[in-house]
Amino acid sequence: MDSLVDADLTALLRERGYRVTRPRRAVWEALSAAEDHLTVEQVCARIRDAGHDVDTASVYRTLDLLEELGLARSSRLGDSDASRWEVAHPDEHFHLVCTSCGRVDHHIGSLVAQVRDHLDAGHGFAVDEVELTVTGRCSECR
Amino acid sequence: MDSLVDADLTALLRERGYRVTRPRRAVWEALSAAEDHLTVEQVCARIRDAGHDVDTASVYRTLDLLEELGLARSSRLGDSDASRWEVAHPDEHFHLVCTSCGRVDHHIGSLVAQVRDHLDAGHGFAVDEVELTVTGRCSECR
DNA sequence: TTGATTGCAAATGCTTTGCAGCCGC
DNA sequence: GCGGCTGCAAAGCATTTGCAATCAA
Repeated sequence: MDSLVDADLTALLRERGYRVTRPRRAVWEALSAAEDHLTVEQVCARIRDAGHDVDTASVYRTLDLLEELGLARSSRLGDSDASRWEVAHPDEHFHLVCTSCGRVDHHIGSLVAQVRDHLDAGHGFAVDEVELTVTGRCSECR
Repeated sequence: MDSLVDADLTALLRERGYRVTRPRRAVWEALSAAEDHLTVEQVCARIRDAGHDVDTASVYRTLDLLEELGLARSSRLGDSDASRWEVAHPDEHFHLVCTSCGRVDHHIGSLVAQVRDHLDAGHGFAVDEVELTVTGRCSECR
C-alpha cells in the first residue's frame, strides 16, 4: 500500500519541482495510514513509532506543503486549539464532533455542495472553501 | 442604547449569581456596539478608546463568561489564529470570509437549519452547534 | 557541486493561570 | 467583612523562523 501512496507523492513533488525527502515521505505515510484526524504532535509520534525521527518544525512545514499540493487538509475541530490534519479526500464532506466521546466522524452528502451552489448562483460570492463542523452528541453518547 | 444593553447583562449576571463589574460592562458594551467580529485585542482597544482600561486577561475571562451565558459567540475565521467574537444573535447564520479584502459577512438563511434537521432526523446525532464558514471572494473582490 | 531542506533552538503570538489586593454585595 | 474579580506578571502551548549543516538531484 505504501508503494502506491508513495508513488503519488513522489510524482507530485517532482512535478512541482520539490525534492523527495525522508521527512516528507514519513509525514505522508503517517497521514495516509491514519483513520482519524491527527494533530502535529500525533503525526510526530506515529513517525517515531515507525522507527524514524522527524523534527516538529519539519512536520509543520511538510503539512503546509501537502496542503498546498492539495494532498492534505487541516481543520480546527472541537475546542482544542491544535489544528488537526487529514488526507484531502476528493469528495466534499463535513465533520461531526461528539462533545462527549470526542469522536470525529466524516459525513458525506450533498449539503456542502448545496451551500456552494446556493452562494455561487445567487450571491456573487466566489466560493473557495466550505467548512462545516457540527458539534453535539453521537448516537452512542446521546 | 447602552442602558437597554446594560439592563440585559446586569439582570442575567445577577440571576446566575455573578457580580456586575466594570470590566464586564465594558466588554459587553464594546461587543454590542461592534458591527463586525472583534479579536480580544480589538475589544481591549475599544474599551480603551471609551476611556476605560481593562486588562487583557480579564477580557478573556469575561468573554468566556459571556459565551457561557449565551450572550457571545466565538469563532476562528479565515487564516488568523486569534479567535473573533460577536454578540450571539438568536437567528442561525454563517460566515462568508473574503480572502481578498478580509471582510466577514453574515449570511442568514435556512441552510444551517437544514443541516440541523437533516442530522436530527436521520442520523441519531444530537446537534448542539452548527458552524459553517465559507471562504472565497466577495462580490466586490472577485 | 549546489541549493533546497532539515534539525535545532530561539522567538512569537494567543491564551491561561497563580496570586495578592480590590470591590461588589 | 467576605469572597468573587481584577490586574499583573509569568507560564503554557501551538506554531514560526533564522541559520548552519545536510542531502537530494
